Amino acid sequence: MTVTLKDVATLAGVSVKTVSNVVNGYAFVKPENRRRVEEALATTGYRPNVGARNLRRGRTGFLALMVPELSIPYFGELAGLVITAAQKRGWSVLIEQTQGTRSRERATLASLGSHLVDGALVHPEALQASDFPDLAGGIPLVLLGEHAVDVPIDHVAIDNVLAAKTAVAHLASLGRRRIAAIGRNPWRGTSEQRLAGYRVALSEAGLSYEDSLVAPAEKYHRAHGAAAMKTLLALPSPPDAVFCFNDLLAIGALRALAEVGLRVPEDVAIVGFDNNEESAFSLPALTTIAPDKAALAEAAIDLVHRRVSGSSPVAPEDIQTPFSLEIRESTAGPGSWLSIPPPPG
Amino acid sequence: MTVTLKDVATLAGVSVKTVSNVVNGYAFVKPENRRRVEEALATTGYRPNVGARNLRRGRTGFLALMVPELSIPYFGELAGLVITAAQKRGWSVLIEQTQGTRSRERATLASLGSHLVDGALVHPEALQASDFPDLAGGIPLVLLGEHAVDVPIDHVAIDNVLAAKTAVAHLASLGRRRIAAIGRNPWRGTSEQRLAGYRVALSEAGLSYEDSLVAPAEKYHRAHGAAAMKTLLALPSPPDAVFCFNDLLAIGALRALAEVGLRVPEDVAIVGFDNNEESAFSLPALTTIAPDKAALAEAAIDLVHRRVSGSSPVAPEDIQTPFSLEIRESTAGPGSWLSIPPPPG
DNA sequence: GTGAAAGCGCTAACAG
DNA sequence: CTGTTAGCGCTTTCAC
Repeated sequence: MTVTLKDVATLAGVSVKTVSNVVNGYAFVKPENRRRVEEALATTGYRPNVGARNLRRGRTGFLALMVPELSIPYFGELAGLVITAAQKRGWSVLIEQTQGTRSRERATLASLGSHLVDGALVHPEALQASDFPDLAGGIPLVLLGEHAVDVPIDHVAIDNVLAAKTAVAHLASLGRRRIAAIGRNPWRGTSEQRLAGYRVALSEAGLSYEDSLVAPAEKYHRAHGAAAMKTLLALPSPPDAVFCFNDLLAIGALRALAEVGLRVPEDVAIVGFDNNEESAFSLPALTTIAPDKAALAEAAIDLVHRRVSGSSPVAPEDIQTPFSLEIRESTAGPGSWLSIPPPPG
Repeated sequence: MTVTLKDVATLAGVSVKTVSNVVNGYAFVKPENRRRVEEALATTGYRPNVGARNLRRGRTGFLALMVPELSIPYFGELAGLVITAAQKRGWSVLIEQTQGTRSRERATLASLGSHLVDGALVHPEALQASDFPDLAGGIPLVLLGEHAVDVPIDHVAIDNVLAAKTAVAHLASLGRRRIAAIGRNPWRGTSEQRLAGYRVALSEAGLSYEDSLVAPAEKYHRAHGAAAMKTLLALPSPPDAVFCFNDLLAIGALRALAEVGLRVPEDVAIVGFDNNEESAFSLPALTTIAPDKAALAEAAIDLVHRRVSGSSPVAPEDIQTPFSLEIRESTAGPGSWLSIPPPPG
């Protein structure tokens, strides 16, 4: 049924070592033997058993990627890039979804210790610092995105405070005076950081911070953005601009505004965060903070790779990847409505 | 460094067999021994080596999922569901991206033979029938979605012809007479099937088929939908309704329409296909064919599971999972603009 | 009930 | 250059 190295060796009339050499591309094999082995390989249809190989080599060839949910555009896009980056290093990626709950995040982290992955990229949502100590069985971990916890583990993300500040400064530069925010959530590290950036930009623009202008969001989904926008609109003095902590919230806000007949950006300008692919096509197209997701994926893979192959225990690294402000119709006015992204390829 | 069964056995003063029995929950172990083993397990922090276990057991515990791109919402959503369904059966999922190219699809299929997965869910885009013969090394395969090829392999999908017919019939029932389509593409099985359903609905509504009303789309992305919509609008007699072969194309069409100042659905009604999460929030919200993706994922996992554990070679199955027509603003008129999906949870 | 030993398929010394 | 041999960590007959 399943053909092994030994079978091939017997058929070719050589030892397993020789077959192994051929299979692994070892240079010095007598041409005559090589020919016979290759023939046997072909006729038997031999396929190496990667599991056995890895057991022997002490590595698994797998990497885990822990994210809340693949159906969230940001994570779908990120996962795709991680898989591509990992592939270049010979890794296959195993994806674990946690729904952003602490218990599932803990469970996932614990399961990582079972020697089935060489390392893991972890995008926590609710994990606490106390959850980390050797929970992952000592395999190399890289933390992705902003996190509330402070643990000595490799980490890669964009500068969230600066990014949020950039977004809000853009709104202020447009002459907006009542700039709201959507996405306050004490459980999320990102929320704290983006809120901090928001406040900095406000004060630099000479605007005062007003607590009622910061709407909470339990989750960062479209529906929550719409609901939050509605509460903002019900304020005695509603905002003329809103910084949403991610694009999904912004898309929801766009919809809530359309439903009450307010125009974007004329009445209310909107800025998002993440630059999901869909945000370039919303009506109006969304101005947003665009993290370089590919750079983030590459940096993370590079980091695990160094940990896995590196012997010297160096201090945890904290890498910041670039971002940019993508200005589109939701803050730029109707003039740009003529610009449609050209079909790629 | 890494603690093995043997280490635990030594510490507990028993044999590896006994430890193995405890670890695997074998019932008949002398209480005294069980206690000592559990203690040793705890103090050493033993984690089973899943790879070794699987090598011995002859299974890997992994499943592969082959899709074009995770950044495409449909596949992100589907992958999330597949991972969840696979987990219930004790499988971890390995995701392979092919970008929809035949060469990468072939390569992925070939790599499946390396004994690292117990089975695979394959969503082909460009694969030919000739690519299949034992390319996957004889592991159980389940084909996902519609495919042009006719191979004797398990298959699960919705009834594409019927779904397309349903969508177009809905448009016709609204009184639309010039119903166009976007997404013609001879390389895609889905395209052929949806086109067939489109034609059936047209003739049943007493409308004649017109070749110029079927716009091609090289890829099914938003930008291609926008471009196709523009060519349709340039027709001497433009359409008053469009059936888009997926939601992404429809979102693009919505944008192209907005740019020239046409109203949806008053001037042109739009129907999509896939029911991406974003489609419930577009402006206007998109009427679309909603496949039951969770049912699809469950059915596929169930099928591989039966193949993997089943010994009797039964004939390939062809399972059809349910779908529905989700009627929203893009065909329902502005009346429903007040209905916003409530925040989940 | 539990120990000893074989071996899953492969790679890596180590001889020759 | 190539054969022999010893495991990687685990499960599993087969005795005791």
